[in-house]
Amino acid sequence: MSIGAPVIVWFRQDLRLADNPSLAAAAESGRPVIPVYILDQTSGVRTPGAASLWWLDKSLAALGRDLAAVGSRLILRRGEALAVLQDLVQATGADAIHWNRLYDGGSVERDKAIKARMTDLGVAARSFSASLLNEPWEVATGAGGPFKVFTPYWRAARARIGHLEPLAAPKRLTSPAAWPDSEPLPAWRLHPSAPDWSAGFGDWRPGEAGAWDRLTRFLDAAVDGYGEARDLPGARGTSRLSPHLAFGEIGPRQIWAAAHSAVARGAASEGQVEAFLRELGWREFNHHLLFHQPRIVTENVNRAFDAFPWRSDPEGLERWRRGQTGYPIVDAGMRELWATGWMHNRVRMIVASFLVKHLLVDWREGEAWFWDTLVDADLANNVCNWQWVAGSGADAAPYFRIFNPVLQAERFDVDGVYVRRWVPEIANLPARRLLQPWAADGPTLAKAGVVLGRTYPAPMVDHALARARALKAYEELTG
DNA sequence: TGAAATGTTGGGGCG
DNA sequence: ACGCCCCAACATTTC
Repeated sequence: MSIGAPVIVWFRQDLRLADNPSLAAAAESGRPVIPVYILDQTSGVRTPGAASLWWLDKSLAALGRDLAAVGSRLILRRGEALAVLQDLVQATGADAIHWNRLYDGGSVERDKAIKARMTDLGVAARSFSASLLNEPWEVATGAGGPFKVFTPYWRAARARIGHLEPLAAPKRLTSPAAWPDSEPLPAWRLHPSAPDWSAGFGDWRPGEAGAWDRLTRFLDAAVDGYGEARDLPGARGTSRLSPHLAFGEIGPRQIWAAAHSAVARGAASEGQVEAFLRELGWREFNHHLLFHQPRIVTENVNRAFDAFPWRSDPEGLERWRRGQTGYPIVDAGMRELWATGWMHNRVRMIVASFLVKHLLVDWREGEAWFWDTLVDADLANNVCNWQWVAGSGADAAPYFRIFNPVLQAERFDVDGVYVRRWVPEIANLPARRLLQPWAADGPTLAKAGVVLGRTYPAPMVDHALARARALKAYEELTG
């Protein structure tokens, strides 16, 4: 029998072999498969930040190895996606292109244009669902519109999810008669150099195998304490799956199925697993919002916030970025982010609240910094969570909900383990002063080797004053 | 998936 | 013994 024309499988944010419908469909066709990753330079599609590029470098290497293990390879190209794909079609004689869907406005527009152009060329472009439990258009309110509030969204979305059987990875892929050119991965220089600030990223293992390792360890050991431990940044109570999810090294259907089977075999209680899966629900909800409101990426959902009196404060912004605000829990979070490419979720809320409400800096500035420094940077999650904290989002926290960084630290970092880990210069302070060094008396500071304003900054704003200022700014907004 | 201000209650010290 | 006051402790409301 004829092996037929090759199928191009275009990998994007789905860097895995298992439960990958676009790849599975290509493999089942029995035709030659050409796996491709394009470092896309299409305008309107946001380019990954520096930390994401670090991850991408390792993840692509892993995907290349995993493809080699099933007799295939990964073709690497740079450029505008449409142009690259046309070139590949011409070079290989492929008559079909498969991909898994993305949901941000720029990608949707790009993919639509590519599908139209390919159809004109007689190439079948097929898109699949791989990254979400529900497609954003499948979940609708009684009135038929998109949801704007999480709780009713999740109730409706959850009810649609039955028993899931994730797809197995293909065992063998057919090679084309001739492979198209591929660029060497090192030539992309995704790993930072001069300086290489990624020394602290060693805890991560990008790639599909690393993702499964995280998931199974979490389900075997940590998930049963999830409800309580997930909010404690000093504990390892969260799954840390976020970067793996962001790159699609593992998909939500696989996590869903594995979590339910952990309940079934008695390894975890139903309630704890529900709390964990609810976080997947937030991810779904954010993608739902992004799809239905693509402008959410740059514009306030609540347009009243267009008139918000944000302060221009480059110096303050820089102190926040570097973890030099003088509030230990804020500084600990920002330093964890810089050092490891990741920050505990509870602390993300605290530092975001601090930037937006204590410093009155536009949420887009914080969003941009997170985008550049997080290995798990995901457009939907990043943008929606920042708008949620700022109060400008759809189902946002009310603006008057202002975190007190000291109270938050006392509640969630009781023993100060987290702060001591990331702000070592104050680690010798006693517990009752560690989270607010400015309240310590002279002898206590001296004994701990702390000189406020020299070895550790004095608080850059007073909490009570900043709170009053933020409430006043909000008052201006509502009239 | 807050915090602070304000209001209420009830136990106990004390004249 | 009794009432007054103080002030935790908790509840409610306000931002």
